[in-house]
Amino acid sequence: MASNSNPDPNSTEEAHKSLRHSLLGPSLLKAGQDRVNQQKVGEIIYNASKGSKFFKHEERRDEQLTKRIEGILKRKKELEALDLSVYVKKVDEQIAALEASRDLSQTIVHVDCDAFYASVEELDRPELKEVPMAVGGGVLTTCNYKAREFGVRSGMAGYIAKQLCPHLIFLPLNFEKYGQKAEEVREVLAKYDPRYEAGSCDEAFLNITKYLEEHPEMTPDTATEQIRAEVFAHAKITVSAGIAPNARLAKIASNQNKPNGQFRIQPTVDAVRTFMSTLPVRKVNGVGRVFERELQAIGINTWGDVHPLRHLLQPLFSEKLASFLLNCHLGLGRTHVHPVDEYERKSIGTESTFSDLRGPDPLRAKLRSTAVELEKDLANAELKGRTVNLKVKLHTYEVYTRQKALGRAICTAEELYNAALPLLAGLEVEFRPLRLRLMGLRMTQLVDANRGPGRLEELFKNAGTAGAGKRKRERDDEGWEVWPEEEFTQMKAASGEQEEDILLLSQHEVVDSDEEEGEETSAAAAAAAEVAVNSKNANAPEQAPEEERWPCPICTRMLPAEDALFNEHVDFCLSRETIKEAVKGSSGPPDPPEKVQQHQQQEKRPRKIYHIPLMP
DNA sequence: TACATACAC
DNA sequence: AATGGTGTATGTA
Repeated sequence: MASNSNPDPNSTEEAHKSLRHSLLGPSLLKAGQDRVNQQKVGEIIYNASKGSKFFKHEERRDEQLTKRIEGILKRKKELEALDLSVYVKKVDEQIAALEASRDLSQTIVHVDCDAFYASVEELDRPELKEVPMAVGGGVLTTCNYKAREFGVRSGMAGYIAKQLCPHLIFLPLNFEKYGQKAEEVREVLAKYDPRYEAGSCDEAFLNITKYLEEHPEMTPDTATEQIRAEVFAHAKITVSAGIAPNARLAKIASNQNKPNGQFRIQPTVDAVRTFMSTLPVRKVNGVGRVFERELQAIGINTWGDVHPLRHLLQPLFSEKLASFLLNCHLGLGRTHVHPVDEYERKSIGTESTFSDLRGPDPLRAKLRSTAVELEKDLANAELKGRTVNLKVKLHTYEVYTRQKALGRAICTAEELYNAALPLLAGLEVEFRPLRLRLMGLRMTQLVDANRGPGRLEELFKNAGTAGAGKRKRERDDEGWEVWPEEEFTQMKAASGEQEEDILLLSQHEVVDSDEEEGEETSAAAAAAAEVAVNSKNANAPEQAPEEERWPCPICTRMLPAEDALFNEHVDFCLSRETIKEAVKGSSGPPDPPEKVQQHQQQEKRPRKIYHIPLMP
């Protein structure tokens, strides 16, 4: 680009400083990445990413965050001009109350497997211990410590890892294997605390207070050493552990001497507060890349830095956030642990990434296969849901969600598809042409599948017995960690289903006058045809009509080709439960609204003529 | 309730 | 050329 508006490349580089840091990834401080040349790694990642859609998206986000931070700084400046003694007094009272509630009586241990998947793979192939190795494909799930020396990290794109470490060995995921191994680890943990709390497959909290009482010859340190030794003897993998008077500190401590080490934070106010005073904010669970930057901007780098600014937290952040910051500063955290199956699940969903998907039929095929997946998961969990949530990621990486509360709980693929299709159709109207790299469906407002239909169940929800939606995690442990199948198989499956769906849709042939945007128009048409099966008046002549009219993508009614009217009608169709009516086979869509509502949405939407042929 | 964002793992 | 899936919490309107 000769006409670069920015003649000095260094100023761009300067502006990208925070972006570079962000690109280093979420597991920067938490992966035990000391003695890696982060400068150099950052350079490689930056250059390897530059120009990609992903990079551009990150760039936009970084700019947005920069703006937000400017706002925070401005508010901070305004605040500092005021008399803040009231705030100081109030927050000091709050701190005193928190301090009074401090409980140092419990001994909590956090056990964390070292590079878990990679370690399990090394058991089968010990020669891999000597070389850099990663598990996962397009994005790395984890990698061994040899690989970490190169700056390779979990969550990193595979091709970037390869640039950092050309000899990196990639292994595919093998969930059954990891699941078995996790079970072996847990067998040991249960002996020390039968009510241990398994966070995910490779970590758990234990409360060993009782165990220590029953074994007075042991100290927290020796007990933990014994746990780790026993895990190694039994499962042949190494774990790290943190010992502390609460879960938050234990979690941080377990990272302190990784791998294969342990660390204790003594249960005294002094020890705890001293430990926190120099601890980087990012080390605490809940502080990620974004919050770290915000805190750093106002001068909080370590938890000790909170104190001089304590009176600004409340006015600068939300109540909850301010309280969170104070709790961290003081080194407070929960002192109880319990099995996870005592939690109530709040949502269940599935999503998948694919390469640039567009066009009505492929998008519908994907929606259908997603619905089928969700149906399986719902059946397994014995759940139904009363709200559907459609998530899409555009090819630009922008994420949008659209949700709809249904009158009743649903669980079949058919119901899910029908409920979500209008949401998809709405997005197609909003973003024409709709090009996706991800689609997901999620159900919320869960109810027990075995518990009577829909809403009535709510009346009994608190009336006794095991609460609805309270599920044991039996085979859920298989679902274990995180990174499921490769996109590869995904795409294959999708194209298979696609054929099916195209067949299904082929009855509504779509004729379009414009080759370039044929897909979008047919998208809307297909949505319309599919939803409003029984709709009358849905058909237009096969030639372009003289008076331009567009069909509503929801109810298929032909409407005057005028943006305001058209949009208003679409909004109406989307907002009311017209879809349900149409599908149920009522005589037709309701009339458009008489009232004119103001909508800021979509005046940018282009105009297209749809020709919807007669139904067979 | 609807939607977005941040986060963990 | 190329950057994941599942679930939670929270803020805002």
